[in-house]
Amino acid sequence: MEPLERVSYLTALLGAHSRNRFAALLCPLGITPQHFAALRWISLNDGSTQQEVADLMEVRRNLMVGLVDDLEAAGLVIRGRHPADRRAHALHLTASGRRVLAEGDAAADALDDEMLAPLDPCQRAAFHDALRAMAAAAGLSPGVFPENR
Amino acid sequence: MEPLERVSYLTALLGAHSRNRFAALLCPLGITPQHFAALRWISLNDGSTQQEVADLMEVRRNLMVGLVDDLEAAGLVIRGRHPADRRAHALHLTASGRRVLAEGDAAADALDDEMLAPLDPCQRAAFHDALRAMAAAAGLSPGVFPENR
DNA sequence: TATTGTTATACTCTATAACTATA
DNA sequence: TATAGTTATAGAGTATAACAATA
Repeated sequence: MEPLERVSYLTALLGAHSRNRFAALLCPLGITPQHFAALRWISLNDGSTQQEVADLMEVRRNLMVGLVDDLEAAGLVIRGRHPADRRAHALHLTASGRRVLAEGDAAADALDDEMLAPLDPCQRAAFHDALRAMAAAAGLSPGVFPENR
Repeated sequence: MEPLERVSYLTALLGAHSRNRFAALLCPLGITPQHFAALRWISLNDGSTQQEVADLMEVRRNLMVGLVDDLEAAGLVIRGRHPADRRAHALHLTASGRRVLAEGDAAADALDDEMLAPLDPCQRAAFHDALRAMAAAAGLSPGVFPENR
């Protein structure tokens, strides 16, 4: 096997490319992949606390503070009162937050098209199936866009 | 498209997994993927200067200093006299360096097998072909194992 | 006593800029 | 003057530990 042609190497190379391209596509929206992940989790679970979103994203809760600071300053998220726990914030998306989340989703779809462009429809389906099988076998629970781990 | 099932997302996830697994497999050898890449380039071009290897790895030459310091301290590389330029070091692998490089290659092969385990031979070939096509279309010249970029 | 959010601090990795000795 | 190697410094990014308010 040519060392620079290995599946593991090419996967790492293409994965880094995907991460970098996604970050570049989000840049005009004023957010990073981490912000995008936070928006997604808050959208899927409105009213979550910072601790809960941090658990879902698998980051420390102190990192969540700055992340929510950014999103709140950008008007994408609001820290509301938690109905049952006065220590916690209940996080909600604003209308802008929902719009930016949708635009981020569109950017991700565009990136999929861009990356799959050299493959024909049959190859695309096979590649996608293989990815799912390999990710499942590796025990990768899709929690957050991998900045690094 | 389910957001967490996207090709771009799964590729990034699996790519990060590959990078982390490779780093873990190299750990017993006492080197990182960066050290491994340096060993490889020196092996492919014996007598190279630090600047030349830095260019191949697409890192700054000052970062190369610490990398070669590590490899030299581990007895894997020696800084020899450059035949034509007294400013430069001519880098050579030691016998240990060649052995560690071979062991790193074996680790990478093992990682390939591990990652491809859930696929049948036909799927493996198709996945490999797709990876090459996508990497080529993305303009990814395989230079170094992507720590980050 | 445990937990949420926060802040302060430290650590890792890398980028920028200088310095030296040669070319 | 330009370049190879080196060193020093600073900047991200994240981890660790402590703190106040509340449970």
